[in-house]
Amino acid sequence: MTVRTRFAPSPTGYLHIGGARTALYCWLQARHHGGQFVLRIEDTDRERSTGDAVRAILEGMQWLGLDYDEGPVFQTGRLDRYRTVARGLLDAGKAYWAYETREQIEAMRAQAKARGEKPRYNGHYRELSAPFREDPNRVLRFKNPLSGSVVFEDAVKGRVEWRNEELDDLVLIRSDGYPTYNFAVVVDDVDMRITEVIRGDDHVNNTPRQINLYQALGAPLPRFAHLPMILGADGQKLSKRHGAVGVMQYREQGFLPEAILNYLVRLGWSHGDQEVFSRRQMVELFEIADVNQSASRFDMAKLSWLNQHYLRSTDPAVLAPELRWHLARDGLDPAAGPAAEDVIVALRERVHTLSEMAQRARVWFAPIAHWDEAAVDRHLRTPAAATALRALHTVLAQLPGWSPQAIHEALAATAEAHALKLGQLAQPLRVAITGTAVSPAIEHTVYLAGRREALARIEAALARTA
RNA sequence: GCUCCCAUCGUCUAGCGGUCCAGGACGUCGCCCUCUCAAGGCGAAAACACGAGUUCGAUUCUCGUUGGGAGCGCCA
Repeated sequence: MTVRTRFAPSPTGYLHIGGARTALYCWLQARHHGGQFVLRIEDTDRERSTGDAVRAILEGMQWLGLDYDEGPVFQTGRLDRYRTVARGLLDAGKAYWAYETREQIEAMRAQAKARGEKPRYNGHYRELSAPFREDPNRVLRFKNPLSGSVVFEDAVKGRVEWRNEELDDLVLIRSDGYPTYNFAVVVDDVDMRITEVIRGDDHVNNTPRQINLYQALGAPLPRFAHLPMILGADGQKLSKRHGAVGVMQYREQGFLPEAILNYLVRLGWSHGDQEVFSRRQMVELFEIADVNQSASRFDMAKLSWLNQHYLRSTDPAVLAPELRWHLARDGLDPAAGPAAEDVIVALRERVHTLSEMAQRARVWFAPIAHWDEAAVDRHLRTPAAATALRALHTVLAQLPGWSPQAIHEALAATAEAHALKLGQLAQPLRVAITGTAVSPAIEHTVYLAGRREALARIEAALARTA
C-alpha cells in the first residue's frame, strides 16, 4: 500500500514554526516512501478562518519547497459529504440528535467537575429516542462505546490506551449544520485514503474518539504519529512573544528555507551525529518511527549557525536575488552598488542572515553615514596614515585590473615598499572606505567600493587625517 | 480536578543491560591563525531529575515521587 500523508492546517493564522515542522515530517514521510502528500485546509470554523490565512499557508509551503501532490482541499467544499456520512451514522443508530442549550451543557460539566470527574456530556438524549424536532440547539452526537478501551500503537509514542468511560458523546454536526473537527478529519482521512496521520501532540487526546468513529464507519485505521511540541526558548508554549513565529517572518529576517528545514528536521529527529542534511538526504534518511518522544525548545542560535552554513555553501548566484530583495527592503538601490554576488562572497562568512548582510552592505550602496570617531582617531589621525593613504591612492589609481586579487597584491607590494606591516596599511584604508574599523577582508572592502568611489573616499579621508 | 504524554550537558541530541568515570552539534570560555570582524584549527567547562525494585550488572527494563507538557468545546 502506498504511503499517503496529509498536512491539515486550519486557516486561522500564518504557517508557524510548529506547523512547518509537522508539514515537513508529513512531506518527508511521503517522499521517503515514494507516496503522496496531500494538503487539506480545515476551514470548518467559519468564525476564525480567513482567506489571508489560506494565502499565508500556501505561501509558506511554497517558500519552504514543500510541494503537495493533491490539494489544497477545502473542507468547506465537502459539506455535503459530511452530512451524508452523518445521516448514515444516524440511520445506523450510531448517532443521535441532542437538544441541550449551551448553558445546560455547561452546567453538566460543572457538575461532573464538582464530583471530581472530567467535564463531559452526560448522554441525556442517547437512549431517549426523542422524536426529531427542528431546534436551534440541535446537534448530532456520536454514540461512543460505553465500555472497553481503545488501544493504538502510535508511531512515535508507542502503545497508548484509553478507557471508553473517559470519552463522551462528541458532537458530529453542530447546530449550524457544519461538521466538527473530529468528524470532518475522520471522514476526510478515510475518503482521501490517508495511511499515516502525522500531527501535533495536542491531538493525541482526540485520537481514541476518532478511532471509535473509524470503527463506526467500518473504515480501516491509519497509522497515527503524534509529534512532540516545539516550545519557546523559555520552555513555554510558542507564542507571539517569542518573536517571529510565522515562517515568512523568517524570510524577512534573512533566513534560508534550507536552514529552516534542516533545523526543523533535527528538532525531534536524528540520524546518528549528523547535523547537516540536504533536502535529498532528509528524504533518503527520514523515517517517522525514528522521531523522538519529548518536547524540544526552539534555539535561535543553532538556527543562525545553520543559516550561515547555507549562506556559505549556496551558490552566490542563487542567493543574489534574495540579497537584492533585502537591500531594497532597507531602502537601498541594488543597482547603485557592486554586484550582489560579490557582496555575498565578501560577507557570507561574517553574518548569519541575509538581512544582516544587507545592513552590512549598506556602506557600498550609500555614502558613509556615520564615522566611528574612535576608529578615525586610532587609524586616521596618525602620522603614518596620511602617507599611507596617499601612497595607496596612487597605487590604486594606476592599478591595471580591478579585482580583489589585484588589490591584494598591490597592497602587499606597497606595504613591502614602505616597510610596513599590512595592518598598518589596511586599517587606515578600511576606515577611509567604510568609516569604521570593521569590514570584510580589505581587498574585498576596496574592490566592492569600485575604483572611482574608493579613490574618492580616500581623498575625503585624507582631509580627516591629523 | 480528571485523563493522556514526556524526562541525558544551557539547547538539540547519540545511547536501544556491560563497549559510558556517557559521544556529537549549537552556544559559552581559552589558545592558535590573522589587516579588523568573522570563518577555520586545537582545547576546556558542562548532563543520565529523585527513590525503590528486576539483574551478577542499570543512562538503558518495571513501579513510584517530583517536575514539565497536552487535552477535557457546537476550536482545530
